[in-house]
Amino acid sequence: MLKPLDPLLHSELRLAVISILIGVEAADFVYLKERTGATSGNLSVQIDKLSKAGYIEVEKGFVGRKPRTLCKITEIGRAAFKEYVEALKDYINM
Amino acid sequence: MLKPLDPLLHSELRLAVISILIGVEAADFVYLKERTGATSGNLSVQIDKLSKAGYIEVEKGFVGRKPRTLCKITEIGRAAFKEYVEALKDYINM
DNA sequence: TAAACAAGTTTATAATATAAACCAAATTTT
DNA sequence: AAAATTTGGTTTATATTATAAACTTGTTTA
Repeated sequence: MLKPLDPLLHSELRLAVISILIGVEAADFVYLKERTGATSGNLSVQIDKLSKAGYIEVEKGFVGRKPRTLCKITEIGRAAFKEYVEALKDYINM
Repeated sequence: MLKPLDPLLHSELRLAVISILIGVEAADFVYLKERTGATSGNLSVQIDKLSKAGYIEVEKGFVGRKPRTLCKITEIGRAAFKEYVEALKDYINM
């Protein structure tokens, strides 16, 4: 039978965020917002969920005087993403 | 930027149903229920949504004395699935 | 110094998924 | 043959989720 899909990753915006973070060392809030086209509110909420699940690490600081929220994928996040993709393949016949 | 994912297909159960229907001529309610592990209520609702969107065709009839709900993917459904998979690939880096 | 902007967060709302409760007909059990 | 159970679903209620709108705090800019 088909494996269940990790509900944390089976969400358009969260999946987009993880997908971007997989490919880079780190990315900040502004960059993620631009790349995903999400609203700030939505992005903020989803980043929080990923962070609380331990899928990403969030570091809030300043660059000059501007606040900056830097996101980085964790090993846990990487593993979860890999598993999600594997499970998903059975759904999309790959 | 990432393409939006068809919300009708970006749902675990509906995706599972379509995924199964892609591979067969037709499948009935009981078979889909068994293959997906879904509850009757959930499956009923999701079949309805796919049907109303024109992604599948549903034929309710009897086989002998037992009711049978037969589902079949449509061309529209096939196309939507294909597009969904293409869009999804950008999310899972394929 | 007031208005506009940047970078977020919090809260409210609308949509969604899901299961629980229900129903009618057929079958099985006692 | 009446009662209980099963089959094949549908309808309704609930809990979760995604999302946007409203708000906050500090910073430029006019």
